[in-house]
Amino acid sequence: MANKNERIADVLRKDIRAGQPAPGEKLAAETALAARFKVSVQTVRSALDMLQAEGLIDRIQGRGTFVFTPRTLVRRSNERHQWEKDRARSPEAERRTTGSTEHDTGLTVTDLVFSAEYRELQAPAGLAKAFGVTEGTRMLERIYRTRYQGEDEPLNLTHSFLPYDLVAANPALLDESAEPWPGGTQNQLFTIGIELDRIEEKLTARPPTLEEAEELGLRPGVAVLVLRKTCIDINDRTVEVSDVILPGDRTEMVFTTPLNRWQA
Amino acid sequence: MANKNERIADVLRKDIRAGQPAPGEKLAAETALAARFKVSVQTVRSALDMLQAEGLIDRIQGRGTFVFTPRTLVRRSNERHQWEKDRARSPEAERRTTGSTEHDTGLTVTDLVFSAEYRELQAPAGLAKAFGVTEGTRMLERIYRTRYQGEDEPLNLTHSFLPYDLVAANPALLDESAEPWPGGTQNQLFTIGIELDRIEEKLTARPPTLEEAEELGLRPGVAVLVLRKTCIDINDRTVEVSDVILPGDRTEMVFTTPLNRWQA
DNA sequence: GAGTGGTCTAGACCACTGT
DNA sequence: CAGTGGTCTAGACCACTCC
Repeated sequence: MANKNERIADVLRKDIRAGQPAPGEKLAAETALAARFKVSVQTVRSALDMLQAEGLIDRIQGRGTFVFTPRTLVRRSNERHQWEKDRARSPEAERRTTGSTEHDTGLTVTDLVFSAEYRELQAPAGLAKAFGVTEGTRMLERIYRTRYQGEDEPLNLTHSFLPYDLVAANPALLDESAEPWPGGTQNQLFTIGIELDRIEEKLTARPPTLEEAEELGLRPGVAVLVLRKTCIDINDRTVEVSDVILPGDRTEMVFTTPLNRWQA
Repeated sequence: MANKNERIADVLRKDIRAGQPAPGEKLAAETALAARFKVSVQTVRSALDMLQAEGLIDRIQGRGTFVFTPRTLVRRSNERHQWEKDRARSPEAERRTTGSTEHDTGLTVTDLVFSAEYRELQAPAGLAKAFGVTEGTRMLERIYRTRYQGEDEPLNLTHSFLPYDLVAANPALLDESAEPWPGGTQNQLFTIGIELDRIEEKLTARPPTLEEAEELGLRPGVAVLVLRKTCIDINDRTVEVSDVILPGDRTEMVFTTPLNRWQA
């Protein structure tokens, strides 16, 4: 026989899955549930803790407990890379109209707010390995945040790394006030004579750290997608590495893999 | 001034990040921590709840609380698709030697245990839409589990769907005892004259449901990657849809996007 | 049997939201 | 001010692990 908290969680979980209450609606108060199930409030809270960890409910102090409403997903497709490459050599007027995030999401430039912050950095072990350089090599770190106009929390958090000596060939690339750079990173690389051959993306999922939860405004029970993007140029050299944190409840990554035709 | 549970969580979090205790090592007992911080055991437990939700610690009843040890990641690359396509027309002896999961992970066939279960199904709304067929269309559902030899829990959980009338052209494809099928799904499709043009994969992250956590043996504080794979044939027809659940703490998805060369 | 995490109670008080 | 979720206490008892 299961514990009381688990049994209560089971009952509430089944109710919620049956649409009772519906997404967005309020559950009974903790004290009311305690009376209904004839247990202490702490036991009810322990049951609600489980549902919250599963991402089924939202608890808001002073207002109540609500059934989680699925968020509309922001799509991010790997077709953005070829699209960005094709545009990297376009005239500036055209590059200025749309960025790759807008291309993905179908939004316009004014819907999204963008911020950039540049720093210098000595490559730590992990990064040095990714670039194939020695530890302590001078790097440029660029921190990007993108958010919806009108919302508080960003919908992604990006740390991009480039070898300092590589980008220093064009001093404009060291200036954060030049962001958002029309045409994005691939145009920036183009200005220093670099053409990309391929982009490799590694993805995992995990719960957010405390800092990420705060910065992205994630409620307990939301996971993050962790993306490490590696840009490799036509000489097989790693020229950029980005670490991107995306909220799992509002992001959908799309990867299309084209296949070669069978030979008859 | 923050609450006691948050302050305790902060102290422990900093200690853990500084390697004190190191991954795999045991934390002090809850009663000991309560004495050290001069609070009740419940308050300590509330602090540990936070660390557990962040995936920092493992709590094992009767043994103690341990700093989470990162698991070795199982890699899954999108290069598997082209690889599987190339092999789909190979002789059976060759197809039998390795599957695409083994290709990805570098393991041999004997390292992994595979199970399959077939069912018939009327297409619900979401699935019907993915295939572009009417709701209620007869589908074949195939449920796959792959796990390490010697481990209890599977490392993935796959629900694959095919239009029943399509696969019925080869009755062998309706027989679950023919699994694992040498050459995989792309060879199965080949037997009924289907060639794939591309594979589209959609990815999100979320905490596991109760059922997923049980089946995959996930500790609290582990997220899952949710993958929907859609196979599209050379006539632009959706021929297979798979939903794959992967444990976030042991899976790394790798996607390589090749870029076309700039024209001079 | 000693040690450790997990459940449960009953009640006090705090912090926030809405009227 | 009433209602609701969040923190905290002190103590009882249970379940599991390891010696």
